[in-house]
Amino acid sequence: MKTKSSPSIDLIFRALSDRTRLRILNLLRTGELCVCDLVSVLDVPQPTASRHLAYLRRAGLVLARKDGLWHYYRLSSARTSFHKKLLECLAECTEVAPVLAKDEKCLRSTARSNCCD
Amino acid sequence: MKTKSSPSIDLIFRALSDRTRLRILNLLRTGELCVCDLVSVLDVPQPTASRHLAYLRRAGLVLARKDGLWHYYRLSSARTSFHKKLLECLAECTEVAPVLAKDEKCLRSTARSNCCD
DNA sequence: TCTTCATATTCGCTTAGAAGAATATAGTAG
DNA sequence: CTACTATATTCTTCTAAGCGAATATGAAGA
Repeated sequence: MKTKSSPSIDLIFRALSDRTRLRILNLLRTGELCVCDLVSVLDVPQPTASRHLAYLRRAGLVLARKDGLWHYYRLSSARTSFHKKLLECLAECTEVAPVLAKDEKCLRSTARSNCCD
Repeated sequence: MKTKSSPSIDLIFRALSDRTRLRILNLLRTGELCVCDLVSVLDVPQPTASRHLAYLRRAGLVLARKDGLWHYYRLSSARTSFHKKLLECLAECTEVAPVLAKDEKCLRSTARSNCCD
């Protein structure tokens, strides 16, 4: 069991400094998703998605919930105003990273029907 | 001369993912500072400060102005709402990184009198 | 020109972390 | 128990980038 000390701010920003993780966080803004949804939309190998999700968990940015075989991830809710601002910032990322809007579109259209749920 | 293509969002977040760079950005929130001010407050070797400043320049987060022997750095003004939110986020960092408040205090008290200006 | 001062860059070393491949775990069904 | 499915972890490279030390650049003054 890990002690739940709050992650350093460096770690949090580093979590956002990877394209794939940024895409994951952006997708999770729309709500809870399971790993296979993410794999499908991001079009990355499953272990890659899992590794990045683990990173995001360590940074305290996402929470996981198991339901049988599926693991659902969601954004963890902001307890500090820093965290709140960070989420607002994430919401603006689409403006500068077109791939994010594309992901959202992809999620709405295909992903949910190709996979679980 | 470098072409001024807007830096990737990854690069921007990575710029914030280093403790020293975060401290620099936070100090620059108070206004323009020269490198020696930063070196003094951060208590890091001068080349270290310069390297991080170069990184921040590449990420488009700071601008430099030369005045004789001194190079003054300031936060670049936000043109996108993403950038604006990012700066708001930076302003909240003190909440989760106590060292930042300490730096500000140090800047106000000693730095400006020990160095140039 | 020679020196000094503020700053920037380069070099060598070391480490974090990203990716693919393979494997492990855990839940479910038969 | 066995087999299958969803997810996680481990292993092995490989690259980005941090640091200290040394050096380079560029402006100002003697």
